[in-house]
Amino acid sequence: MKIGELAARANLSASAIRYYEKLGLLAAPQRIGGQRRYPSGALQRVLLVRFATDMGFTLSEIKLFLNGLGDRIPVGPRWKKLASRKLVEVKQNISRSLKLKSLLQGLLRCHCASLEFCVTRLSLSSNLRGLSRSNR
Amino acid sequence: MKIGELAARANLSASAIRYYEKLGLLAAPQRIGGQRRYPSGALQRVLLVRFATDMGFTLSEIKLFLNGLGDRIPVGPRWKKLASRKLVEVKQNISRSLKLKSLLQGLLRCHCASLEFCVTRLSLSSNLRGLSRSNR
DNA sequence: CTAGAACTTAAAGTCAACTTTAAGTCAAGC
DNA sequence: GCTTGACTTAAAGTTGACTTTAAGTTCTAG
Repeated sequence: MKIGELAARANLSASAIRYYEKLGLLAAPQRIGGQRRYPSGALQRVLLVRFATDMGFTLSEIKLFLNGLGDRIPVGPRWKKLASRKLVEVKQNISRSLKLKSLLQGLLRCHCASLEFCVTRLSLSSNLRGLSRSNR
Repeated sequence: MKIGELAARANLSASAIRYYEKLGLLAAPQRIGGQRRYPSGALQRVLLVRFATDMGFTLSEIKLFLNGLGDRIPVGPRWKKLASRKLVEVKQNISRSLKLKSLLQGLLRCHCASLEFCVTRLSLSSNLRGLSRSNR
């Protein structure tokens, strides 16, 4: 499989595949005439990476549990640890977004002419506690 | 009020304040000996900008409804249009995050040794439809 | 009067996950 | 054999919201 086909099957670009290789997320494959030729297993690997990024893991986190060779902790526990940390992040994101949703709905129901007025009328500043931009 | 005090009161950095000024979100204040002196109203303005960014608006969106001078549409409707569009985004983010949450919980309950196995066992790929990285 | 904290500028750097560019090499079909 | 599309590289660009840097100026306390 050449890089274009792998990219098409994984639904991303060839340059993204090369990027994954450079980051060490994907093994450098055999070359024929300088061009990369992938075994079929490479697709699974790429899809796994895509899956993990969709789950909200960063590429460096993914690299950690894909090939943490010098690491003592086995892959299972290490993965679970990362996943439960990520779960906390996702939960925080959910409660933050729910708060934002009701704030936005309140603003949309409001008939104020100016936003400043709205913000004070709905006492939004108090609702904004803990709504830092840290997890955006 | 000098820039350091304004920054402290708004809980951001002096350089961020200068940045807002450069973007046109904050009026250039009077200067004394080359240094910025802010009227008390400037704090409210900065807080409004912070509020809006916390609501998920980008700084250029905020600039749009703060001083869209050449614009025909009055501020009220323009703001509501932006807000309802943002509400859609927030709702999408919520449903996406809820999906991620249950997926992560499923993975954590799973006793698979390898992640690849997990992913296929839980038929996660089908659960991932519509879970693109577009709105992260 | 002087030390040092706080201010000034423009320009460059940061983060993540890629994409784009430029200039070139290779493969496949006719 | 020639064209064309797919491939190769390294380096720079993208996005958003700032931060950092460097080199200089001003304010303030003692």
